[in-house]
Amino acid sequence: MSSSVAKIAKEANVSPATVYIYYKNKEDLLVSTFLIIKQQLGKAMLKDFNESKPIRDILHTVWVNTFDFIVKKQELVNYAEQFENSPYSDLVNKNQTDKNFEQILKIFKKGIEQKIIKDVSIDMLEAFIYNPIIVLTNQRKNRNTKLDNKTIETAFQLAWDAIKL
Amino acid sequence: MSSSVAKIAKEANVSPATVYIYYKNKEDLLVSTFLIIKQQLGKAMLKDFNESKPIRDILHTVWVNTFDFIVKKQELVNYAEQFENSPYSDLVNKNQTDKNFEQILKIFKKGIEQKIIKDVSIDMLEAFIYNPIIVLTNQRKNRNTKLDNKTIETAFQLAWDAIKL
Amino acid sequence: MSSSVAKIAKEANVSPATVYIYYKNKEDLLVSTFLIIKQQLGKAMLKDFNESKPIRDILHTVWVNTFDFIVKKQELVNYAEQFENSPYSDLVNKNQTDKNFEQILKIFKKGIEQKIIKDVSIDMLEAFIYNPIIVLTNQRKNRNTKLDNKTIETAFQLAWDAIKL
Amino acid sequence: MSSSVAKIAKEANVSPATVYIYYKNKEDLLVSTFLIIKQQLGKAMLKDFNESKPIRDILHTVWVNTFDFIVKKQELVNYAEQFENSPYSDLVNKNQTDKNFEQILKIFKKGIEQKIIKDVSIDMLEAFIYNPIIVLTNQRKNRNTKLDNKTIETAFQLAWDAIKL
DNA sequence: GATGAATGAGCCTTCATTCAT
DNA sequence: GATGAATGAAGGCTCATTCAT
Repeated sequence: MSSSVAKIAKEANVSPATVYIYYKNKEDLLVSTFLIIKQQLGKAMLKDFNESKPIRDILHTVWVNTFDFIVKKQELVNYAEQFENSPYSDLVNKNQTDKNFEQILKIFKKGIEQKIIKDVSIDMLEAFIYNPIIVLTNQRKNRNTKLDNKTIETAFQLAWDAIKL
Repeated sequence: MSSSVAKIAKEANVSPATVYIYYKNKEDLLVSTFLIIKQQLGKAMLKDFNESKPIRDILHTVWVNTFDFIVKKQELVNYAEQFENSPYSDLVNKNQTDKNFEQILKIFKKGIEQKIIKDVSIDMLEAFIYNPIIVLTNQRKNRNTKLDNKTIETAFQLAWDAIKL
Repeated sequence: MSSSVAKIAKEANVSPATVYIYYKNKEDLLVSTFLIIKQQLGKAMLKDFNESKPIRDILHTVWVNTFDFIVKKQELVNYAEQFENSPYSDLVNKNQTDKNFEQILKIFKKGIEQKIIKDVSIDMLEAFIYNPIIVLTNQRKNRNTKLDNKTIETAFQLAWDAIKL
Repeated sequence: MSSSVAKIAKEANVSPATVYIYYKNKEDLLVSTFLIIKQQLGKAMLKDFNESKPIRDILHTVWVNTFDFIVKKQELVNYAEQFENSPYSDLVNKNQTDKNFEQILKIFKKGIEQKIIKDVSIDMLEAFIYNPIIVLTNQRKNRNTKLDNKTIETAFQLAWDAIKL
């Protein structure tokens, strides 16, 4: 976002002009990269996905997968977060990214139907499930809490307590 | 962040050069502004603060105050959020802003001692208390959930369920 | 047109950035300059203008004035001609420049009414009166014919023979 | 001139690199193209050329041929004109193009000898014979006068009146 | 204090040209 | 011959910052 095309190109060991062979302009570069990261995240979250398990277990697996992805691919996630907080994010149709998380949405809806999860909007569930992960893994916002397994489990406990009926 | 000094100066009806009489450079201007907003937020959160009330009630009051401030001063909060997600935020010592929220921190600690709140790090409590507010009020991240009183109360219920023992 | 803003700025002994204080963009710079030149030309052509003289004499005076201006201000005229042959000229409303030559147009119309000048379109009159001057003074198109007084008088003779009835 | 090599290559359905097999560089490409157009024009002007006819008739035929060519091959003529008004034209030796019009030059000289045409320089004759055609057919300089047969005949009348003795 | 004017540095982008295949 | 991929150089433009007044 704030990085210049020249810097991005340098990091990739190519000339700035080369970037414009593969992307129409800076906007295109940033958006395309963001979409790919979101896709990767969606895929990673669904690792060991087993719809037949109890909802709490499914969400727990997704939770752990998400932490895993974010820790291993911190740079990508940092980028995605910055992108979402920049004006460029207006260029992305939310549907484009939502489709990567459809299956997880379904679980939420099922949980609500079965009176396991509170009957609140998806946005709100996200605010208490997905977003705390982002915050806890964000090096700018969290400088003290170490991300060991125990912490991750504790965090899941809070998240689950928040949304469970 | 992305706004130019010229535009900022114009909005204040002064010459760009004048800005440099009051601030050392753009960085200084941005940081100072951020600190002031954080201070205002801290003050607003403490409206009707009454340490003698039950912890849940105190946090509820803080919660409502926070929503109130964010809705009424959206521009300021937008700025603060953008700032925190920009490289400029590295220039701010976290202690500088934390002092605006000391009293609230104390409540958390008291709640933990009294076994009312889960014994987790402050960062984690923040991730489930403060951050959901930010997300729900963020127009980019939340486009569907309306912020009426009922929603705010529901959200508090989730937050409280997350952190309470 | 083909000259870069940097080169233009250098010729004026200023930084390229300075240009943008006075002109909105390159387009604005080029168009504004062109309009000023056209205005100067229009004014120069009307020197010693005396509507009461015979039409041939009036046009002769205009003719000489025009040659004079073009020879003395060759650079400006070169610029104007290049401008008119560039895509930038589409940005200029023809009415904007025509008003500089209104009085001369009137003479043409009067000449036609009085059956002194052939009854043809203004465009065609221009093609035989104004344009030959441009061609003869253009260093690229005319390398052999010297522009002494005798030549100028001869050229006027041809021009007049072309348009007179 | 302002078109990029990439675009020119695309229009010819070849790779930009291929252009450099046939032409040394862009300059070479532009100049070569210009010379070919001038050659075509020269050839077209001489259609039905019959040296034994009266001079006025010969020039009339040339005149009509020229209009014909310009109208039918507007794109080529536009290109040639743009080229002649660009710095690239300095790279063309005038003799290179003049040879395409030698026979017409001869007619002029003969007309002068026979005291049918005014004894003025070839440049000046061109300024009143060839150039008005260019101006009248130029869409930027002439927006009102329609180029029907009658107009073309009228224009020839002016041109002939200009140069005839 | 305040500011109008000026600018060096940097940004996004295009383009003529090269070269390995 | 032909080309896809790559790039150095340059172009138009913006901006944080300075400084004489």
